[in-house]
Amino acid sequence: MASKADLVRAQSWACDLSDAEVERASRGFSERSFAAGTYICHRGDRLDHWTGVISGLIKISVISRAGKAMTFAGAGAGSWFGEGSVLKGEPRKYDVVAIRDTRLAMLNKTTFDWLSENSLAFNRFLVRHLNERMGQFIGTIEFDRILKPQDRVARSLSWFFNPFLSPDMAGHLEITQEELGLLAGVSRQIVNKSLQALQAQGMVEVSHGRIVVLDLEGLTRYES
DNA sequence: TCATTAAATTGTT
DNA sequence: AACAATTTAATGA
Repeated sequence: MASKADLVRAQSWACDLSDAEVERASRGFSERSFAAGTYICHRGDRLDHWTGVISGLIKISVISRAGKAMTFAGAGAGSWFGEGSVLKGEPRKYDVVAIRDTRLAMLNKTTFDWLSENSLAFNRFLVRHLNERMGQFIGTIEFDRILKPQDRVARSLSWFFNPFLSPDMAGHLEITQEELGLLAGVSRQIVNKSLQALQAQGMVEVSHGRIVVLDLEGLTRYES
């Protein structure tokens, strides 16, 4: 049976922490499970935890007043999010929904604050983490203005496999074409055609509810 | 374990 | 958006 300290040590932000820091982090560390389709938090909630995906898949989204669903980002195993709301002590600005059955790790605000005030290693991680995330969002601007639909599908897929932001992703993803469409901002039909094209080019392997990535580098810079 | 059915997802128009 | 085809999951013999 893995101890809580072992679970903490397995997280990407903990590998350079001292034993004392890991011990401190363990005390504010907990786990929760969510069934597919359930809300992890709603916009406006006060959720004072920094949150990481241990297994499964989540999306960060909103529903407009007109009822339109808008997905900003997806996150798979090893991905941590929500530091913005924790740092500022603000309510969540977005909904977080489990796409698949998901196990989450949570670090409470007290512990998060303690680490950011006392651990150099933790701060190094945070800076790198925020920088990597920023890079991804800069990419989405190019994405919106320049890229064609199938390029968007390819790059949306690649986001799940950023080795720094989602270090625990295996080489495959369990997601429906509809969900991928919401994330890429294209119709389900476009996703379907695009995946077939990407498969023909040997970059992915698609099966029912599952996509295997064969050429991550190619997807990341895909432009048809 | 196998057959039947319902539900989810994909493929096409 | 609608429809057909396919795959998976659940149920019960």
